[in-house]
Amino acid sequence: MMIFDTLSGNEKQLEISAKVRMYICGVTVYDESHIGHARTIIVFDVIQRYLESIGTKVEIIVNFTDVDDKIINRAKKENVRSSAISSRYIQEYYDSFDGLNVKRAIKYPKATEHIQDILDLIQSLVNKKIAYASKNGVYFSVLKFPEYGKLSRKKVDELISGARVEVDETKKDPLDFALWKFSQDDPSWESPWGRGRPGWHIECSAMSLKYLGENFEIHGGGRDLIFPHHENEIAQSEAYTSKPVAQIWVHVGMVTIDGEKMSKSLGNTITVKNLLQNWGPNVIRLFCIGAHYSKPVDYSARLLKEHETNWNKARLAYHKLIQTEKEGTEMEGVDEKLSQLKEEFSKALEENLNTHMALSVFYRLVTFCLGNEGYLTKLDTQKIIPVFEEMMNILGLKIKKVSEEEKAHIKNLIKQRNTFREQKMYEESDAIRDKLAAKGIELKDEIQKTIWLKEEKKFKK
RNA sequence: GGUGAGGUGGCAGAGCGGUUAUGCGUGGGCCUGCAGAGCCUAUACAAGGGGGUUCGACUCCCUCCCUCACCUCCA
Repeated sequence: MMIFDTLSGNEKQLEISAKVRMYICGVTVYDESHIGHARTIIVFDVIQRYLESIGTKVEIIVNFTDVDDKIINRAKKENVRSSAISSRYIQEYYDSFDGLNVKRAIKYPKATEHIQDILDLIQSLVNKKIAYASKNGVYFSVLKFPEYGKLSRKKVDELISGARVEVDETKKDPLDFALWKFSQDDPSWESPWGRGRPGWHIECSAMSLKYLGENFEIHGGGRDLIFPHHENEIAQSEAYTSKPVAQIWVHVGMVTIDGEKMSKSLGNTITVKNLLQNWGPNVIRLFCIGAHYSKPVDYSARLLKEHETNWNKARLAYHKLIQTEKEGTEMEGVDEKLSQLKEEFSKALEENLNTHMALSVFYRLVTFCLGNEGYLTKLDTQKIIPVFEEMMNILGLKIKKVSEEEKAHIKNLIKQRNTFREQKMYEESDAIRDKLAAKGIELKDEIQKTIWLKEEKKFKK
């Protein structure tokens, strides 16, 4: 699979040995997750699902940054401990992303649970004289790492002259960033240099090294993390190991709203929780993979609506497939069609995760099913359904299963209802329709038959 | 100012040096107890402006204009 690597600026072949290890920078848990976070996580979820579909083992680590000024400020405001804030939003995170049908990572390490690993790493950098203790904390000496700026393509002298860097007399160089900040407040820990808490970037270096080792396959996150977060992470980790952190650095484009970046600091966020209630997981996922991951996507209700229209069509096609009872021989050309679509689907994902292209292939399958509905026999649908399900699975789309027992029950009620309809006993027939609707089964009458659809379950909390 | 990405039809959004993207929307038809959906069919000067390379460019090169992101916390 080819993936664009931010560090080299080229697409690179993902070298798959025994497994693919991915470290994704998750969220700082001081507020609810929004659609921007969702996009990033879902992009990597699709990478995982695709790789697994071709038999590759994938290990994903997603971290929680649970020590941060914003968490502390929020805790002060609410007059609770910092851990109360972070655990609340960690739970929210799980609820949101489970709701989005995102596969769980093998581990969600928290900064606060890796203080010793962080201190060990800092100690080693201090020993190497790459880091130094000062009045306010322990700092990474950027000038000691000559490759600093290689990820974000920034020149050290330009960064300095940019003058945006804070003036801090206690640092040797304005660009130096904190590995450890001295503080007595909650939360804080003892360290050889003084009580305090870790700086922002060091936890990712410590935890990725701990769980994935040196030079793992993919390191990812949102585009906005390129600088300074990932740049600093590279500096810390590589100064320590002298090896590249990862083979491929993948960065996901921003979600914008009215053309402007959505971010917590701008206050224009749309939370996952809110979207799940209004649109359900599949539509949100379609939004997240509807454009190429490297580009920004502009959020709008109109766009969501469009994805919902498409998704409803896919759902209908799927329900029709599983309700096909037509006997007879196979329709001509089905095998060819399926193998062609399968191939195009994989090819799209192989080429830098072109999910939009993959999606268009999926919709072609949908259109094929709906357009040939009258011709497809049960034998055909038995071949189509696995392909349909495989594509949905890779994209993380999901249609609720209905038990055989329930199917038989529905079928029976439909039969009863159609008898009433034949006799023009519409009150009785409508009553059956209402009864099923109350159970989340929607009926659609067609010329020869009646199709049922399982309603999308929206997120309830 | 620096760095990076990008400007495609009413909208969303891909690929590709010469052939229909795909979808939404829109028009017409079919179907229809109601409801909903679907099917068929039609529909898009498409390429930010200006040069150039080429037999031929949306696709390559140059230039200008514009947008966005990052350069401070941010997925």
